[in-house]
Amino acid sequence: MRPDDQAGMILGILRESYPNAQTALVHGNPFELLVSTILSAQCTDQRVNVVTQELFTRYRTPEDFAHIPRRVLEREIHSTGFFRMKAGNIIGCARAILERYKGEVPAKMAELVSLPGVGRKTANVVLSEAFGISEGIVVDTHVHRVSKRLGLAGSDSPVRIEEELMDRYPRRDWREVGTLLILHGRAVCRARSPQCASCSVSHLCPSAELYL
DNA sequence: ATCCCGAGGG
DNA sequence: CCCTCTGGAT
Repeated sequence: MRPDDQAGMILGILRESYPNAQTALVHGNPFELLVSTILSAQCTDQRVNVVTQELFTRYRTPEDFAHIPRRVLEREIHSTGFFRMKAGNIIGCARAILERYKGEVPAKMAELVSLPGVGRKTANVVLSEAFGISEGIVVDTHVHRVSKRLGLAGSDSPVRIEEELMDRYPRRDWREVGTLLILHGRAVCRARSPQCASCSVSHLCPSAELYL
């Protein structure tokens, strides 16, 4: 296919820049991905992976996590920040999944966002990466920043940005759009000093600081 | 709008 | 020092 629109061309180029784009959060099952995604709030995925590499050797299932004393889990995830809230939410998720969903992570948006500490962003990560379900597009701090810079979205609220992206891309690309914009935001279109000179889509970017 | 919270980079 | 990192609840 030869996309002739701005959004399509950007996706096509990013697709070549980042082959096999998928979440950088290391996980072995849907529940591990849920835990990793909760831990990833305001924290680098690299640090999350360091913490979970150790954590998941001791606990892997909702049953395991539901019985961890809060103080113990707080200590294990301390370096990811927001550790009290995250520990409470992770244990709360584990117990809710045990009691309400027979120990299986639910594969529905409404049920996922009913879990403590799980919003639309986290739910979209789990739905798309663990279950292959594209109900929406992941809008995190990277997607927020990059889509605005590229002119793919003009809003400030995550929900509206998600709607704008969903309107621009076919559903089959939703998962890829999220992961590609995250990867590009982390590697090139950084918050502090964007690397416009080495950006593969700078020629399509209204915000690019062109100097070459 | 504010709070939760640590770690790394510039 | 200040800013940022795959947010969510109040």
